[in-house]
Amino acid sequence: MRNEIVAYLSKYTSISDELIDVITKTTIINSFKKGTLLLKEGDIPNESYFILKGCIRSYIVKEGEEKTIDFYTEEQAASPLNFGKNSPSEHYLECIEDTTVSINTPGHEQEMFRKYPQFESVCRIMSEVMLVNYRESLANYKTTTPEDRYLSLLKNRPDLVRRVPLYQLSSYIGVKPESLSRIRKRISKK
Amino acid sequence: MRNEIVAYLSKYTSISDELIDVITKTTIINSFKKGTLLLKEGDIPNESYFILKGCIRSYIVKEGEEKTIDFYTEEQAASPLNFGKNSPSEHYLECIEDTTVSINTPGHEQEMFRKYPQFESVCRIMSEVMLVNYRESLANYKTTTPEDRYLSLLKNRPDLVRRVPLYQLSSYIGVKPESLSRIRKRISKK
DNA sequence: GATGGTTCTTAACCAAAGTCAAGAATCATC
DNA sequence: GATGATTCTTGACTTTGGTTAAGAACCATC
Repeated sequence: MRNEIVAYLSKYTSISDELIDVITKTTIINSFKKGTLLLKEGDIPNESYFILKGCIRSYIVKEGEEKTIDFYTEEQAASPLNFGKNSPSEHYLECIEDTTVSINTPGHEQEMFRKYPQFESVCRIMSEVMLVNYRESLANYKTTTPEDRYLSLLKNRPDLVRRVPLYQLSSYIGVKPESLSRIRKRISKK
Repeated sequence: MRNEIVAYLSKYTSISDELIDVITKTTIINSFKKGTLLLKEGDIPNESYFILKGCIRSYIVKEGEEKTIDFYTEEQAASPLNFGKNSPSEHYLECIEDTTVSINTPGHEQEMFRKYPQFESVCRIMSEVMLVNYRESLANYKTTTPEDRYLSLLKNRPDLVRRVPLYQLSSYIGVKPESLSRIRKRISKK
């Protein structure tokens, strides 16, 4: 189980045996039931999660409605936006399936940076990769229609379409549930 | 001029005098005329830019239309999405005003990481800050209407609304120029 | 201040998403 | 397999944005 984290980090840069050893030994693994809220609006976040199994949804509540920001699945990091910032969260993190994660805290991270400079390098690279991913997501979202986005979900994350209820998917692609229903109908006619 | 970069980096973490000195001495400053394309679709990007003065627009061309992804102004970094990746760019970087920037290359960055470990720490922190900013932008874009976005532009970046032509602004907030025109009209009636 | 070019606004019409409301399908649980 | 709750679909109507096309406003330059 723990080796999955090392495998994930190794994708981006080579890691010394010593660091692999430390990461393996200090990693905290935890499992949560479907429906568990790992973070609520107003909470001060002090944990970030690396998903080993399951699915976490990030959403905000605006005008009484849940708006899904993102879904995180196996091999992805679900980190509160203001992780380590000591300010209250504006969003929620919910396990939408039974989920197993490794947990990271700001304190643990700082200690690792201090003791193992290579860990800082690993995190810089990861952070840069994630930065590019988010910039691409934003560019992509801005240049597509809801229908485009649903079709690309079907293509690139078909598991999500099966795993996630429509009302959560619809806000993820930027429409109301009724509209996603109509988009589905339109597509099936083509 | 060069001190602005050090001042910018110092906002996020304290920097040793030695590193300040090196950054100041090795920084390449360059100025470009309004209209200059710093990066074109298909180019292999090998420079990233930190804006000292002016404005750079990032856009892609899709179905014959320019879609503005982002505007970068003073104190912001305009970095190609695949900077240092050796793959062709999908987007353009255009100076939409006379612009002065400091230029960074992958080679220079690698050398700095090697020689000055603290530089890696500085870059990790900056990268994390930018990551949070992009995640917030994406979350924000997903949960607002074009009208919301125009109002928030007026509030948060009024300079842009003055500096940038409507057809570039409109694709930035996700509509056609005609629609932004209508949005303006709607707003003025309220 | 006339000329031409770019940028912006307006109008008429069409397509897509929002709203409201009803009802069908699905699922869990007893 | 009946019950109730949740989730999904459909329909009628409204609002908003896209499309096409025309012309107004603004600018630069001669």
